Amino acid sequence: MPRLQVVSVVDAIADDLRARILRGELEPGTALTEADIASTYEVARPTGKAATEQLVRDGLLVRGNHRSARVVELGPDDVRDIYRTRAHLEREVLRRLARERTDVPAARAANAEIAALVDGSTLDVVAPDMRFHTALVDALGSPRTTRMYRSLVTEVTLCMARVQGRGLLDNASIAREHALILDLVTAGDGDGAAALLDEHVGRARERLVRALGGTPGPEADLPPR
Amino acid sequence: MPRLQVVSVVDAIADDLRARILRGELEPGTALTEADIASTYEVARPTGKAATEQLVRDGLLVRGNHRSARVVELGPDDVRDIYRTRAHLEREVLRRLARERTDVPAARAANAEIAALVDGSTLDVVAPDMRFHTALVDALGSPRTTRMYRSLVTEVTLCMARVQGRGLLDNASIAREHALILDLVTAGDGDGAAALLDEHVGRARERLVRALGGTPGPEADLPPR
DNA sequence: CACCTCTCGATTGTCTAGCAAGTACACCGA
DNA sequence: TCGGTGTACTTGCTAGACAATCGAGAGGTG
Repeated sequence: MPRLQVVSVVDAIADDLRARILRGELEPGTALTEADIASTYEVARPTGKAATEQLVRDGLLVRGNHRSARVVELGPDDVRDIYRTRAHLEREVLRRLARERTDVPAARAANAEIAALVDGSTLDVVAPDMRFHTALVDALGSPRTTRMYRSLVTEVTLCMARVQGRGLLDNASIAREHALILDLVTAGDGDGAAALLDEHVGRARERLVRALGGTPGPEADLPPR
Repeated sequence: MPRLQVVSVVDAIADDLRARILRGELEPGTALTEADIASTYEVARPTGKAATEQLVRDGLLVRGNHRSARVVELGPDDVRDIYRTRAHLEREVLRRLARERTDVPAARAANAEIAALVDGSTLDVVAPDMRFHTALVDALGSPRTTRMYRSLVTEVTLCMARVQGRGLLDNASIAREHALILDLVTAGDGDGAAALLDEHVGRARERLVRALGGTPGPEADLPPR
C-alpha cells in the first residue's frame, strides 16, 4: 500500500505560501494579514492564522504582537549565520558518514540531476541542490538532526532564491564538487570531505553576501585547524 | 525602562504544561485532549489546541491525525539520538568559542550554582546544568544555532527528569568537568574541550540508556579521530 | 470459538460570528 | 513644528456548531 499522505487545509495553504515566497512572488517586506490569506484562499481566518504561524516558525515571516506578518528581509548577517550554522551541521554529518563509509544513493541521484542541467536557469538548480544536501543529512538516520536541518533548509532556499537569475552559479562545477565530497565520504576521509564542504558552502556564502551588498566576511571561519 | 515581557494565554498554558510534564507530574503515555486542557485552564478549545501544538513542536507530546495528544515516551533510541545530536552541536560551539578564547561568564555562574548544591536533590541540578550548556551555545551569538539547540533542550530536560531521584548524578564531579571545559576553551584548546565534552555527554547518555533498560551502546561514537 | 464487519462514541478539523485589546497612522490643536 | 488624540486596522481570544475521522466494542458469521 502506497501509504498516502494527507495534507490538512492549513498545511496546503502554508505550502503554497512558502512556494510563492521562495519563488520571489512575494517580495521581502510584503505584509500578509491573516484576513488577506483567509480571503485569497477562501477559508476562515483561524485557518489563515494557523498557516501564518507555520511560516513564522520557518523563519519566512516575521511578526510582532498584534502586528501583521511580513515577508522576512534577510540581511548579510542573516545569510552568514544561516550558512555557517548549516556548515556546522553538515560538517559533522559528513564526518559520521565517512566513519562508516556510507554511500548515499539519493545524494548521487540528486547530483546527477544537477549535472544534467547544462543550460537550465539558475532557478532550476536550487531544488536538486537542496535535495543533495538534505539527502546527506537524512542518511545519518537521526530524526533530531534531520528536524534541525529542515528548519534551516527553507531559509537557505530563500537565500538562494534572492540572488537567482544573476548567473552566479555554475552547475557543472557544483556537480563536480558534490561528486568529490561523496567520493571522499565513501573513501572514509571525513576530514577531507568536511574541509571541501566548508569551502563549497563558504564560497556560496560569500557570493550571496556580496550579492546582497554586504562587506565580504572579515573573519575567515573556514577550516578550524 | 524595565522592558516588560507579556506572555499570551496560549504561551502561559504551554509553559505550565511543559513544566508539569518535566516535573513528571504527567507521566509518559498520558492522554491530553484539547477539551481537557481547555476545561482545566478555563479557556476556549482553540486556545488549548494552540498550546497542544506548541508542545507537539517541542517533542513533548506526540499526536496523529484526529487522535488525542499523549505525553511522549522516550525509548533508548530516542535518548541516544537526543544526546548525540546535542553533542554534535555543542562540540562545534566549543571549537568556535575556543578559537577566540571566549570567556562565558553566564556559564561560570551556572556552574557555581551546581557546585553550591552540595546535598540538593538530583532534581535541583537539572536547571543549572541546562543553563550552563545553553549559556555556552548562546555565547556563540548565532540566532539559528541557539534556535536549534533550544529545540533540543526541552527533550534533554525530559530525559533527565525521567531518571531523576535515582542518585545517578554527582554534582561535585559534574561541576569539576564543567570548569575544566571552560578552562580549555579560554586556553584556546577547542579540540580538548570538544573531546572532554564528548566524554561528559557520552557518559550521561549511557547512564540514561542503562536506566531506561536499553542495552549499552554498541557503537562507540566518541572522538571521531 | 475465532474472525470479520459495522456502528457508535470520542476527538479533532474547520467554520461562523463576534468582542476585546493593541498598534499604527493621520489628524488636529497649541 | 510638535505633541496629543482619535480612529481604523489587525490580532487575541471566546462561544458554539457541524463534519470528518479514528478506535473500540458490539454483533453477526463461519
